[in-house]
Amino acid sequence: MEIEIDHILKKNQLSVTGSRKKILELFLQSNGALAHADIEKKTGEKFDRVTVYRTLQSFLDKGIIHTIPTADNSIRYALCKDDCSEGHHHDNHVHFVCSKCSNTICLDHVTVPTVKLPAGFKAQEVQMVVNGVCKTCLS
Amino acid sequence: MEIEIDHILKKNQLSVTGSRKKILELFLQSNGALAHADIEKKTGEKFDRVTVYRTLQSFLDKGIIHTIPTADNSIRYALCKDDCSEGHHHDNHVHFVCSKCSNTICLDHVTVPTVKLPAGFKAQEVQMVVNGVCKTCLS
DNA sequence: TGATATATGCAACAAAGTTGCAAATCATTT
DNA sequence: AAATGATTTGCAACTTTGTTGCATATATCA
Repeated sequence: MEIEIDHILKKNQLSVTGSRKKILELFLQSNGALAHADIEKKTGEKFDRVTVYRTLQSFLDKGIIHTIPTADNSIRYALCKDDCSEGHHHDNHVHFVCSKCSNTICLDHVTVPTVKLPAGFKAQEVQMVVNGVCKTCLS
Repeated sequence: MEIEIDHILKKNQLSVTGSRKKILELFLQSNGALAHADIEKKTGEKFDRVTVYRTLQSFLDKGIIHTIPTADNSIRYALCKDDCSEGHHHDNHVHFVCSKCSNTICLDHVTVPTVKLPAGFKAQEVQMVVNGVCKTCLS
């Protein structure tokens, strides 16, 4: 784990620091998406708010994480898969938000279907978010 | 127009006031979605910030408008179609965000395709947002 | 027109995000 | 292992965004 974290950071030309290691660890541990507030809570206020913002921003820039659109004004971040490279993401999978536990889960094996747009529109990226009850909350 | 606005408000048991009329007019005029900031700008700071928030909230409650998920931490609102009733929305159409003019457009005639979820997941609502270049910016 | 209910604006506050800068930490070379 | 230079961090101050309580103003309806 420790080794994997260091490897990911170095691979992306980021220096290995305490906050980056800790925040990346959180993403690797959680199978879902994290909002800024989640990270602050889970790190136990160990790091400055500003540092968390900047760390997330640099992870975004490097393509380590991606954002998930939500209707409730809270950006959520999730780990990108290995085939994500800087500036060019392949996270065309469906995201699931549970209305019970409010966890956001990447459904890596459910790809976003293509839609036919009206004439004159050119698609670049498609995001799909499903709201409902997740596996753990349904049982 | 004036008559239509009054009608919509009365139909939804909302008293007809200056701010509600003006804000509803903005939605009817724009064919896209509006963020809170857009509304403040377009009304020319005529109304208090708080009033705009509350007006949007009551429009949401009554099902006159709906929210559109975004990845950039800004709630966007768009008019619901006539078949929207209180608490029960039928806005299962695709939303388009132009990366040039950054307008958000409701593609009313493009319905969100159904996806097959993994076992154990139960879908309630599906949102689809397409990013790209819109009709006006492409030409 | 007057009574009542509702909506508005103000003030004060809470939360979320940004920027500049000095001190601390990391990577690298010797 | 220590020194150097580049990067990162934490602090402070600030801006933006959203919320709440309450007195005043406005709309609705008899």
